[in-house]
Amino acid sequence: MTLRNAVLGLVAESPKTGFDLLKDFDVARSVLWPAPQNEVYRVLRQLAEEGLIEQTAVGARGARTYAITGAGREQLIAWLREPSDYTLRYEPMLKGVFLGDGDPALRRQRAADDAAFFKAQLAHLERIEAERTGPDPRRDARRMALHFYRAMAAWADGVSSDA
Amino acid sequence: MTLRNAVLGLVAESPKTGFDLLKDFDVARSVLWPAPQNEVYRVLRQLAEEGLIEQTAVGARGARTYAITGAGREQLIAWLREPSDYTLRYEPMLKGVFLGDGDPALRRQRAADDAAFFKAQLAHLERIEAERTGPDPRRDARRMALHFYRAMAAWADGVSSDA
DNA sequence: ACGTACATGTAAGGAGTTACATGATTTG
DNA sequence: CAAATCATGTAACTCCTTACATGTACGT
Repeated sequence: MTLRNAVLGLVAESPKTGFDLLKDFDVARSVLWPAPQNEVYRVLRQLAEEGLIEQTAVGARGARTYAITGAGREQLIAWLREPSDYTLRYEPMLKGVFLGDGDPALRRQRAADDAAFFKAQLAHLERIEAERTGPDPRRDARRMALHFYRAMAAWADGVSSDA
Repeated sequence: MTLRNAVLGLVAESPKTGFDLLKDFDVARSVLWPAPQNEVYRVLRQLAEEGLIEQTAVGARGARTYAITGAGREQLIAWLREPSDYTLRYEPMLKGVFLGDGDPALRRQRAADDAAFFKAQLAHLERIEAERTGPDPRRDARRMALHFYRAMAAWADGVSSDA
């Protein structure tokens, strides 16, 4: 139930519509994964039903703006307070498990593709970091992503330049 | 559908029963996440139905051993060949997105917990790495995990020792 | 014979994916 | 007024999660 918490957290930052959230969930611009449009609206309805967020306005084109409630903020903090689920499911890593057996050319190809992706992400994040000014509540997450992609790039380069 | 590929890959390494696979999916011992018992057997039935694996023996206690077929190996290689899904969903990183806003003490507490976990994982993987001898088909994946946890630990330490 | 490890199954519900569908406003 | 963008919805399906249930073999 991690999309649920993501939505709750994003609404806590400032009141938002489902459509606003969909932009936040665009990978290219942030650390978040792309959430299915569908799910975002379902989760909003669910959170509203549970009283964790509430609809504060209906704008043009039927846009429903939701804001977090007191109960919602409590629940968000409770989630932040509890130990994280450290389960990692990452396809490039899973492929790594099996690439050791097979064709070395395939293994190098995969590592090369991975390296290209990781470096592009790194460049993207570094550009954002450089362009930013003023206070930045997302700093931790972006730093974490920077560490992550830097490590992945180093790994991929290691595989490439290996017998 | 990544559990599916994980099972296919593991069966490709050597013929296995569902019970064998469950041990492979134990997090502590590898890079893989813990798969629900339930799902493993469902996926096995599904793969068998599609002809990607086949039942080669029935042992004691009704243990069904499955081996990969030609079609299965083709599909596995096809999957390894195609570009990975780089979508990352990692709870500690998601929390990082929201911890910037709130209570600094909570932020540091979270980073401290994270650091402890990451370092324990690192120590575990390093011990495995040190104890290993002979050829190692899982080397890439373990190296990747080492890079990953090292980066995460460095990030968490950074948060801790920060204004 | 008793407990433990082996080995699989079923059921119910929640979450995610993909595709399609609909209507309202703004912009040119 | 046509096209693009805004804004949400429905449906069908697959996958994942949690809990419970069942039976077989092995060691002592």
